[in-house]
Amino acid sequence: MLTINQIRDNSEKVIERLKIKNFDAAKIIEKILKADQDRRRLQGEADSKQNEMNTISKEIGMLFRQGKTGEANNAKEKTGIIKEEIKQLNQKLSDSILALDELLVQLPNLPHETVPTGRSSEDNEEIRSGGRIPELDKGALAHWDLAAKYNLIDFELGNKITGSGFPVYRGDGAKLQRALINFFLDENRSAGYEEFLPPLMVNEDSGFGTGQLPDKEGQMYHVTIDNFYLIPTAEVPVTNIYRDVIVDEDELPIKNTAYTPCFRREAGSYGKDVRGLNRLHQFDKVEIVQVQHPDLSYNTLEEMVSHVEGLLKKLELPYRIVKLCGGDMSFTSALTYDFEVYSAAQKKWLEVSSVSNFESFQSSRLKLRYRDKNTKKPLLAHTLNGSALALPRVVAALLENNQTEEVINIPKVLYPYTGFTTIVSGKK
RNA sequence: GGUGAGAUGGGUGAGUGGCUGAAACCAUCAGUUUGCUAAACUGACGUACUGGGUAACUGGUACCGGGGGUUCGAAUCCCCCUCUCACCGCCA
Repeated sequence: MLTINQIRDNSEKVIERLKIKNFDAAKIIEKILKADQDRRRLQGEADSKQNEMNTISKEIGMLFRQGKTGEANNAKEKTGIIKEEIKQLNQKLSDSILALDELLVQLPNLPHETVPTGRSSEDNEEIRSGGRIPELDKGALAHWDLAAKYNLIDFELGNKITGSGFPVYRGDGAKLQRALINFFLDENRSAGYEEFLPPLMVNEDSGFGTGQLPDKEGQMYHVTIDNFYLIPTAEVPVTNIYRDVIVDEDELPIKNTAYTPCFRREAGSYGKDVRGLNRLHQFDKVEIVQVQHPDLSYNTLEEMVSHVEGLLKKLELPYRIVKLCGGDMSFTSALTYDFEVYSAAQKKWLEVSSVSNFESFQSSRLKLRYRDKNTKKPLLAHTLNGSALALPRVVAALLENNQTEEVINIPKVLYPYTGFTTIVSGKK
């Protein structure tokens, strides 16, 4: 969330910036500034009243120790009213803090100054593209047909065991999945990321820390009996490692990677978008997360972008990178690059990664700070993350783009991981 | 699931109603001494909110797992919750 200090000092600028996200903040900001004033006033009143009380209490203690019981008891008499006043002031104070927080969490992150204006994905700015879009024969199959033909993924079986959106990978399909996970993790490690294998369920505090709660509550599976949430992305557990942490400036940047399954309810999604692997309730993803000094976070963002681009190049997939416009960006992001691969049989661009700088938006919720080398003061760090990569759509594109009439070719870089170079039908 | 013991600052750990925001030790940082390293000595060393000051700094308030209560006054007493450890039960 934006901090009150950010808003207090630059309220006009905040309103101006949020217009790029098509968010009219003027009214909320006005309320925030008012609530902030209330809070500070009440804080001052409550504090000085409490001070008065503390002073009297100390005197009473002194009197008792000196044996002046009568005077002490006299002093006690006076405390009743003050006590009541403190109680009321504190109640007002906590109400006003609550009111302020409620307003603050409604404000989205400020978009970076390079974010293009726009309403929807139509207005995103293509940064660059790479790879070659293959020319497929007329009879080319979409990945769900290929999955059936080569016995790689069984959607029906997943339906039976759980429900739609929970596919069963089998045979070479399962192996390909494992190969990709290992390939991504190895590449990330080579780039200096530490590997984590975190819990797949998180508590409420973690959900709040990365911004999933309270807004996106309906998007997560909730295990009510223990009040845990199934993670929608490894970002949640991996970023929450640093909740309530102050790191030394020297430790930055912190680079972490993790493979996890991801669980998303995708409430409200339906239609042809969800066919095959395009949109699932459970899918595999390898995530990269960085914690960085504010001055360097945009360099880091570019570094992460080229790292992810490198993965797509190695997989020989046709891709494009787009910078999201204000209207298409997430609530929490300051700047986001989306990566899309071309799935040649569906003739569609599919999003396989989203790399974002959140600046201090997550840190302020997480209370993630670094200690400034010179001033020794704790300051909010910047967090960034991205997929490297999300598997299902990569698999969809790999299958579709590399199909021939008899086989599906595996990209060379995966040979050591799959142990096979082509997928042929009939094989178990 | 049952029983018992715990949860204190970066760490170990003292503290059972007021003089404790918190001893001591370790770690860390700065300085002194010292051919270098080490050792020794001296000093500094939590966070948040808030008032004053350009600032160094300084006044106030809160925080000893979380929440509530008793009391003029709570790390300390009471209640609830969470977590940790040990033993038992169950179990991959």
